Amino acid sequence: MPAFAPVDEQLEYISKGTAEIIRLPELRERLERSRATGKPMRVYAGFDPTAPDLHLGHTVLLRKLKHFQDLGHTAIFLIGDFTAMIGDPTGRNVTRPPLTEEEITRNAGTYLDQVYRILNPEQTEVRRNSEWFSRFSAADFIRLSAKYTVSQMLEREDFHKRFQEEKPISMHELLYPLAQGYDSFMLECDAQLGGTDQKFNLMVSRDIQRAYGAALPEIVVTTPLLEGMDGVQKMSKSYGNYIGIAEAPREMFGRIMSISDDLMWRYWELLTDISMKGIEAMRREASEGANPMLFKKGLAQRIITDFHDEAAARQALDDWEKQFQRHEAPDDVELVEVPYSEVRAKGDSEADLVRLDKLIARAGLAPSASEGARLLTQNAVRMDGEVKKDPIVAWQVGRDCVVKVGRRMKRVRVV
RNA sequence: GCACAGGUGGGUGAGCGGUUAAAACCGACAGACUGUAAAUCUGUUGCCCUUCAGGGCUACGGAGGUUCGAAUCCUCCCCUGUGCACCA
Repeated sequence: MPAFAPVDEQLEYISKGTAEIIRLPELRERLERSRATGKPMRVYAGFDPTAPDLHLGHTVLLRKLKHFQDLGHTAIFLIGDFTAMIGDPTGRNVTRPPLTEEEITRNAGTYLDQVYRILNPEQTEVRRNSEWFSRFSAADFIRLSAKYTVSQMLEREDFHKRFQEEKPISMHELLYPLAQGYDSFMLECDAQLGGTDQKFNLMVSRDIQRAYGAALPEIVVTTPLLEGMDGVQKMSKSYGNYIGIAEAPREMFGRIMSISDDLMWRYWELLTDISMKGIEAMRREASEGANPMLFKKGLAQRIITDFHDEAAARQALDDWEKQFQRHEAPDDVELVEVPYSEVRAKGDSEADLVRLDKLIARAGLAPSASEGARLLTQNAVRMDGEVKKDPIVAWQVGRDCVVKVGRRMKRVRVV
């Protein structure tokens, strides 16, 4: 284990891309202590085993965890398998069906596969909170609840708001932060990471640790919530504005290119290791006339390199330029076969006639045939580059051609 | 348990017996313009059948009912909130 870097250096590295560090002086102390004793800090972040598809938004936090690892500290990846059974902490949804043991194990597995694209497995301690909670008795839970008061709970903005608006707040939601705090206590961690939306819960953790007699409460590090592709709401699967880390390079490239210029700087900050200075420099260049698209291409390549490799990033760039800047069809458009019987147009012509609206629905280029018909009237459909308006088109069975609907395209063969 | 207020399309939210596939706004999608950016303008925005035309079927928490006709009225049920009661 190499010696720890000077504390100031560590602090700078940790600070980039965080929203808030509660208590910075305490963090400094701990870093100093770990440097003196040679003992790494224990840094923890908790995860719900219910979201197996990670997206870039999740990686902001994971990257921060990785930064601690880079500095030689221990990252604790806590799977909230027990708390997942309690249910949804946001209260938006009705209680989800409890996950079975196998489901949790499977989810955790796919989770880790993805997480290890960022974290160093060697320096990661994977834990589950069922370790302690499965042995927690009802009495223990009541004792835990006794550590906190209702008015303390209502300080949380979300609860406060819902309380005022006469919206439901379930009891189990109040237990959630407590359980999370107990996790911190059991893990004996020095710091906990979470998104800014978790700040309240993280602060509760400090209180719980104290209440259970921990010598020092953990340091809280919050990371900003990354905006999704819309640039407004946080990236989330339910808003459909996410870029998944398991997506194919080309897909990823396209999505990154479609974010707004403003948002791009945010992505540079939270998703790359380029220093703020470097980002400012690019920004200045752009404001002085450089085409921001060039920087966006650079961003896309960097991110793709992180999750795939450099060659893939290079290829994605080439493909993108070919397809969108030179308007050429890429050579490996996805091929879909569509049975003739499902798209045949009724007619007495001797040629094979196909209903285009149905065809694009069947090929997955539109959600329904009705929608397909609408797209047709909007000049959104092209066959081999040629705009089609008429839903009936001659199409010999066995032949394939590139069908483009808006931005999406597929090679379709009628069989 | 009782009373009151609510439950409408992806979201917010109108409608309160027919002209309502359901206003408006947002979002989403498409077209123009571009750098697959933003902004702007235009159009579309339940499903299915039908080569424009036209037709059919679902939809306003759930189930029944009243009506020629219900998202709109009645009954019961479910869910949410508030107040009261009960319990402590």
